[in-house]
Amino acid sequence: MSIDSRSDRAVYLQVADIVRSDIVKGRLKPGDDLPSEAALGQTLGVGREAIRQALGVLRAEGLIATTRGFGTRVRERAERHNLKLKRGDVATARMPSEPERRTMDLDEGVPLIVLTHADGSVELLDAETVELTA
Amino acid sequence: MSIDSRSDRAVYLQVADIVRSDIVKGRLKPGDDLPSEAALGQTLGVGREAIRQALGVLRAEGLIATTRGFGTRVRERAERHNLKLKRGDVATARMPSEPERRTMDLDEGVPLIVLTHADGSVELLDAETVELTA
DNA sequence: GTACATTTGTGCGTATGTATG
DNA sequence: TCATACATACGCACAAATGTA
Repeated sequence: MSIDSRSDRAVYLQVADIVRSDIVKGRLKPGDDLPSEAALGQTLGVGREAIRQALGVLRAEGLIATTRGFGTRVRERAERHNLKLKRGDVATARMPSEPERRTMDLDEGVPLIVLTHADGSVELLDAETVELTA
Repeated sequence: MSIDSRSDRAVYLQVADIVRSDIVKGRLKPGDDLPSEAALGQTLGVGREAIRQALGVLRAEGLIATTRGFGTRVRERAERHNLKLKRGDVATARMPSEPERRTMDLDEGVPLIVLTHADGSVELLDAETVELTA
């Protein structure tokens, strides 16, 4: 797999495709460190900007998480717990605002479950840790 | 509201806060066009990079959508339809991959609802257009 | 259809700041 | 203390898409 700078698909999306494939196919496993941005750029022969944009795409997909000064690693999947909807409960999903994300200590690319109860009260849940059933 | 480049909060996050506030408070309404990146940069006295990162944050939150060659506008909320979970259905939420997002023609910042039926079949739904009940 | 101005997308270079180990 | 690595921010240039004259 390599980069074609004359392709219709932008270079950074090709980079994202390659790394995503590595994750989905299991060549990179949850908890694994990715190479540094500089190393990735060297390996693939593209600039840092393209690498950073590619990693941004994968962060937004919830596949990786980056720690400043440390590096980027494949995100581990939290265990889900079951949540049984009660009568009158309504559940929707949306992305958190950036301040919400910080407050709830969520990684990028993780949606919220918004649970509105019959009495009008609202709960915000990390979508990655819950599954809903009737 | 203006930008303090010596603040702890990054310039682009301050820009995002300002524009988000304009949207949440209704100064910018669904369907409204935002000023161009250049105009925003002029108005706020910051470079294009900070503007583009700020808009990237708001896109990831599902608040705005950008069309190349045209501009950026406040997203309109689609109407939700109710989906009643059947016995054996399990619903989770996650972000689409970039190829999924293109295939399903979703804006950035819109999660997927993953509906797994009792027989093992899986449905992917635009999270913005559904609400789940028991 | 053509041409044009506007606007965003992409990519690179440079510099400095900050968190981690 | 120090090297490494990512974050932020500015600048520039050109490509590509849009809407309009």
